[in-house]
Amino acid sequence: MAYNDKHIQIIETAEQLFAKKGYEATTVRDIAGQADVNIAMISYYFGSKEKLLEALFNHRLGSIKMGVESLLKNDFLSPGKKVDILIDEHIERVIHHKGFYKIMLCEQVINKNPVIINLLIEIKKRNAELINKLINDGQKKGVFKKNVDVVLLMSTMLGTVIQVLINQPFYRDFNNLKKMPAKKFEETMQKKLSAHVKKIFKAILTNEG
Amino acid sequence: MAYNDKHIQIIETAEQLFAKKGYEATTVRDIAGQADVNIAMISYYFGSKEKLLEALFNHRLGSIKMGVESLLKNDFLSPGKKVDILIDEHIERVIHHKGFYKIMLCEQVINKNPVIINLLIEIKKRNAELINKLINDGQKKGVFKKNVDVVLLMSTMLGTVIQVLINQPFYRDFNNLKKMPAKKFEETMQKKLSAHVKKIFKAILTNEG
DNA sequence: GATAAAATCAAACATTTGTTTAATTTGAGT
DNA sequence: ACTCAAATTAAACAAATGTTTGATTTTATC
Repeated sequence: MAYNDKHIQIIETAEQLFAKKGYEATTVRDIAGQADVNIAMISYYFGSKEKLLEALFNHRLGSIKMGVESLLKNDFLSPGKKVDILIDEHIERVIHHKGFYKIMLCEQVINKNPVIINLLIEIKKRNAELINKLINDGQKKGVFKKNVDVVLLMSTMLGTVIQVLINQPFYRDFNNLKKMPAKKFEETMQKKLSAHVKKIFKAILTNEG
Repeated sequence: MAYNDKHIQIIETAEQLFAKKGYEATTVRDIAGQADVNIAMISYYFGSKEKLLEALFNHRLGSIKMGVESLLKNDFLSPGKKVDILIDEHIERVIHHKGFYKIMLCEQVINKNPVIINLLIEIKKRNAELINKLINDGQKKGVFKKNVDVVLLMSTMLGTVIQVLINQPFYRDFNNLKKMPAKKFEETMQKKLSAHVKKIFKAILTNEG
């Protein structure tokens, strides 16, 4: 199904509200009000509130999927360099789509809607297979260690990044960075997070610190 | 406030349902039905559905809090050993209270209820400070590196463990472990997860792999 | 500019929600 | 056995929910 401007407007308004209040606590009246459309338009366009959620997942996952694919096909980058880029691109994506990643996390926890579950499983499988290939490539070239658990490694990347996102205010508070301007703080945190995850991957994948 | 057996019965039934369906999607009728009490008992005992959620957090966080404290006071363990135990105890806790950790994750994402937010901030701060002391101790003894970002490190532990929990079925599928009995699989996974997180901590905290 | 399909709207729909009420039962303490 | 407070109940409550209706407006095609 192809979405027009109004579809997107509703979808992205819903995204904001789902991220802020949770899917169940968000009413179609909230969405209609903030998206400035009549309440009936949501059923008219999407069929139901739940189908709107599915539409959101289709909308966002479609654009996210492509990211990994193209990077790994590149033949001019070393496996180590590819891993670094993979990490940075993931962090960028999560920061750029904070709201969606929050919704995705909660949906994975609740694990109810079969359409969404299948979408997520498919993406995870594809990503895990691609990263597996990348690691195998590095192993053949002798730069990566043997016996790497891909799913554990992915869990660390995904888990660390989303956890830092959730703990962002706490991070700022605990490290006495409250005076720092928001912009500056976010840049700093992103750099630290990037370096942190890369260091972990290096430790798991290679033989040097 | 002290809870009697009936309180606990309701709280832990609510926990199961909140974890399975999410807080908002769980009705007080669900809870009353499954806990085998009249629906009015929930308001009568707790005041409201939301206060019941807060009671759940008080109930669980109270017992969890103590874990870290006592370990770090122990004077007969090296900093390195303490970190290992810290990790294993955390993994044990998350596995033993899967449901509650899922609820906690979602509540952190939604970030709405001020009572719960404050409870969680307080716990995080206390934990971060304790772990900070442990790391400082290790640094003074020369076994840990300088410039360790405690919050990042905690985010990796918390994030990795909860992510593995969420991805458990996928982990099993991707690694072709579907024939393995559930019990055996969970043991295996717990051991791998433990080794994985310990390896990461070692890489961040010390100079050897 | 007539026509038909798509979009928009206010209103109504039946359910379900959390909470309260008011009556009844239970269970010690005397 | 009596008393009184706590516990328990079925029923009712108003408010809010997602969805649908049927009429009206807009838009595009001829």
